[in-house]
This record gives sequence, C-alpha cells and structure tokens, in this order.
Amino acid sequence: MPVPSSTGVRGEIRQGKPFRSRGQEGAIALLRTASVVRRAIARTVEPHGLSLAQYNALRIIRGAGAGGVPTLAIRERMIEEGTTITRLIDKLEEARLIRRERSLPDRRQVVCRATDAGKKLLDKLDPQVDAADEQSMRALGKRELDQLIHLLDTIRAANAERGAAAHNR
Amino acid sequence: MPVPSSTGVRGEIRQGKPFRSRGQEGAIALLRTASVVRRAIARTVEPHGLSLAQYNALRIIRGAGAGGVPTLAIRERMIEEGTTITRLIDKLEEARLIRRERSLPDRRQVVCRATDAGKKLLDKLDPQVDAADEQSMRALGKRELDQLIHLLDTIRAANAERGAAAHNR
DNA sequence: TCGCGTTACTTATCATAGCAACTATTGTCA
DNA sequence: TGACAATAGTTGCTATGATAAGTAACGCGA
Repeated sequence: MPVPSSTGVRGEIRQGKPFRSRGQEGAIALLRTASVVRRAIARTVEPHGLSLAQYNALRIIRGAGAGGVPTLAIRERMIEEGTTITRLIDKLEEARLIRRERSLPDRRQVVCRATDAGKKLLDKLDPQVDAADEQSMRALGKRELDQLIHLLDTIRAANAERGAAAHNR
Repeated sequence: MPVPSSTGVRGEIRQGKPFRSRGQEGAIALLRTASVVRRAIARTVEPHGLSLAQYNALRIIRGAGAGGVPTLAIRERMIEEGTTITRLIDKLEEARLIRRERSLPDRRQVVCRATDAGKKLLDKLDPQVDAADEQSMRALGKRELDQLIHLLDTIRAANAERGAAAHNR
C-alpha cells in the first residue's frame, strides 16, 4: 500500500515540510485524488477514440434527446467547462457520432443531436464507465460515500463561480 | 446559491436522468469539485506568469534545497503527474527561476535548483496561494475538513497506480 | 571489457485548453 | 427603422499536456 493510511497525504511528503495549513492539505488532497480518478476513467474511454471530455459531451447530447441541445448549453453542463466547445464538438461530428444543424426559430443557434452510431457507442461504453466509477470509489462504504458527496457539494456550492454549471453524466 | 444544498449534484441535472449509481455520483462530484477549485487556485498564480503545474514544480524544486532534485523526482511529486516534465522545467529555466546542471556522480541526472529570483517569486506567491487554498475550503468546518481529507486519502490509497507519488506543496 | 538491460532524460508528434478577436443573428429602444 | 447592444458560435494564436520513440550514461554479469 503506497499511501500509508496512518499518515495519509502528509506521509507522502519527502522534504520534511508539513503543510502550511489544513485547508491547504485539503485542497491538495482534492486535486491529487481527482487527478488519479480522472486518469483511471479516461483510460476506459480513450481506447474507443474518445477523450473524457468528448465522452462527457456526447452523453450530454444524447441526454437531450430528439430535440437536441444548442452548442453553448453543452458547455454549461460539462464536468470541466472548457471555453472552446466548438472544436471538441467538431471531432464528434467528424466521427459521425453527432449531427449539427442551425436552429429554425433562432438561426444563431446550432443544435446538436446524437446519431445512431453515437448512441450505439455510448451503449457500449456506459457499462464500462459505470464500472470504472464504481471501481474508483470502491474503497468507501455507503456511509462514507454519502459523506464525501455531501462535503464536495458543500465545497462546490461555496465556490460556485458563475452559477455552478450542471452536467448530466 | 446556484447549487441547492438540499439536492446537491443531483440537483444540477437537467435531463431528468438520475445518476446510474451512487459511486458514479461520487466520482463526478469529485471531478467537478476539483475542476472548480483548481481553476480558482490557477487564477491566483497565472497573473504572475506561472501555470499551476509550473508553480507546483517550482515549489518542489525549492523544497529540495541546496542539493537540488533530479528531474524525474520532480514528476513523482507533482500533483498531476505529467509525463513530459522536461518542457515544463524548460520554461522555469528560461524565466531564470531555476538552474539545471548535470550531476557529477551520475551524469545521466540533471539536477534542478531554485535561483534567488525563483525563491523570491515563491515568497510572494505562497501567501496568496495559501489564501486561495483556504478560501476554497472555507465552507467546511475543521471536523468536516478532517473527514474530507481522510476520505480522499482512502480513495487515493485504493487507486494508487504505480505507488501514489508524493508531492511537497 | 564488452554486451545488454536499466535508468534518466529529451524530443517529436499530436491533441487539447485558453484567451481574444471576429461573424452572424436577434432583440431593444429612440 | 435604424443604430447599437447582446447572444451564439467560430476561428486564430499560443501554451500546455499526453503518448511514445529516441539518446546518453550507468551498472552488472560473462
């Protein structure tokens, strides 16, 4: 076990300097843990030609159903709100996983919809991603998982920048 | 408050689909929260010409003291273990914040040391980053913060890939 | 001492993220 | 209606990051 549970993040320090504050320790533990979990999940989807962000966007588009979603609405629901959603969507369209077309009532909008190929790919990926999600959280009991989710929600609520965007994964 | 505490992450869903599992909800909450906190901290250092990764590396190098650190040892201690540490370090050297030189006993190693300019910059940035870290965690009480850190340590320990690298921020 | 595997970086290539400037539409208000 | 602001995307430029292949140096065993 590379991270001794008795010492936690603190035990990983090598330079002999303690954290400057408990808040700092929390922030670093959060970023570092997310980094580890993120890569584990990313490795699940990448062999299928999608980046994690692309998978996330594709799920959002599929979730919108037949009506589709306008491009910028996708960005707001992404886990990581990238600024340039256009290029990410371009790749999905090139791969024929989605279609785009101008909206009729408001011609400024470009509505995205999942193609059958896109839906089919997601149907294949979803169980695998589910498993990776579960796997990444397997160390926590039900009670602990509830605690974690609650604590994270609290942090996010306090740090909401421009209205904590939603997502639909 | 854009994220209603009564519903949490679940409340942010717009497509009407619930999470497929509690583990999934936890994984997403983790990634999303980290993304928000990360950007907040990144915005603290970026005006000074450093990316968050560069700041992290610079801190690690300074922490090594007069003896310096070999390049790859830095990577192992980074919060996000980027594969190509070389270029990141290149930028720090260009900015005269660190120096590099071949190690004498083992000429394969390149040892990095912080320059006075590098130390001076960190002295200026540290309090600001401390404040950002604290700020990002301000919503949690001491007890809750302890809980969070413990839960994250548990997750990381279980997901340690190749020996949960250490860091020294 | 001569391979040959290992270690420690470096470089190449390519995809992605961010910021800012630009176009096309729509809405508002004098 | 005619100008001007706001909205919805797109594009250009640059920086950063990931994967993987390449190079130099060390170290060990025959």
